[in-house]
Amino acid sequence: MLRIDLASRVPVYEQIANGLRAELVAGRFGPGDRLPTVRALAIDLGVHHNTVAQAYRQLAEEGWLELKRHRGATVRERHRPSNRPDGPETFARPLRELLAKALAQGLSRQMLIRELMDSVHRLEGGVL
Amino acid sequence: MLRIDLASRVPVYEQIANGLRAELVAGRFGPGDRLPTVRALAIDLGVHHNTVAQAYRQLAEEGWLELKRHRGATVRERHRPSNRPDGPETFARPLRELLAKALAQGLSRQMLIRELMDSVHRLEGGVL
DNA sequence: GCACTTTGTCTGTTATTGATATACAAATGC
DNA sequence: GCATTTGTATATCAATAACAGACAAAGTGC
Repeated sequence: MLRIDLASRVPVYEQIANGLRAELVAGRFGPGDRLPTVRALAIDLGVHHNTVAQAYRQLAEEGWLELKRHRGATVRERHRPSNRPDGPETFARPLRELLAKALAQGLSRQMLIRELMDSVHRLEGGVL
Repeated sequence: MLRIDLASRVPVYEQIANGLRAELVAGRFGPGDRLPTVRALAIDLGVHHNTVAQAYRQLAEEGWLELKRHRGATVRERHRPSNRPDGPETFARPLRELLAKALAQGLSRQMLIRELMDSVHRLEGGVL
């Protein structure tokens, strides 16, 4: 299901949140669906349950999940886009830096173009 | 020149390294060019010079810069791609998570597609 | 209804690390 | 030669990520 990289410098709880958010955006979970309990997912990932709980809390703050004490985490009806009107800087710059890093690592332009076009097609299809 | 976001959770020294790397990949600096001294750039950015030094050291390790004690940082002749044969996972996954985050923030698919296509064109033009 | 389990939360504790302060050594410029 | 410039090395402080362990309350089976 999810892959956690303990060596990465992005914190584990955020890796979990990012991964789940990606699946939520992709529509893999519908409203009302239950996510695994914090402990179950924690065991599955090999981390502490508090780490998972922090990820769930973050997603709940973003409006993706409804957290009730013993009912687990249920996916919310609909996610209204956050109200901060972030400009293109929030996306354009990280993208360019990501590309620079990839090029610096020796990945070919061709491969990067292919990946970018893949994403474009997914976006056009409304899948992601 | 560079913009540093102190509120960001990605460390400042890495923001500096990322920004400079992006400019290096873009070819804005030619071989032999001198980068500003650590202190000058530090003052410009409002951070400690050790923070800038750390960024320079990282870029030097990657082969972009030549660091000599009192000669400042000079751009190297050519950057040979790092020898680790990282798969597509190093690019595809971060890209998808970046897109998911952008969508979650309410950025339109249209804008994202535009940005992606921009990058594709830049890549095709060999500019970036 | 009552024990027992399940589940998310709360309160520390520890280790890592990002950023700074400060001193240092060596090269440069006059 | 001497003051200045420049990158580096060491120490310190603060923030925080991850974990440990206990807790309260809702569910579950009888």
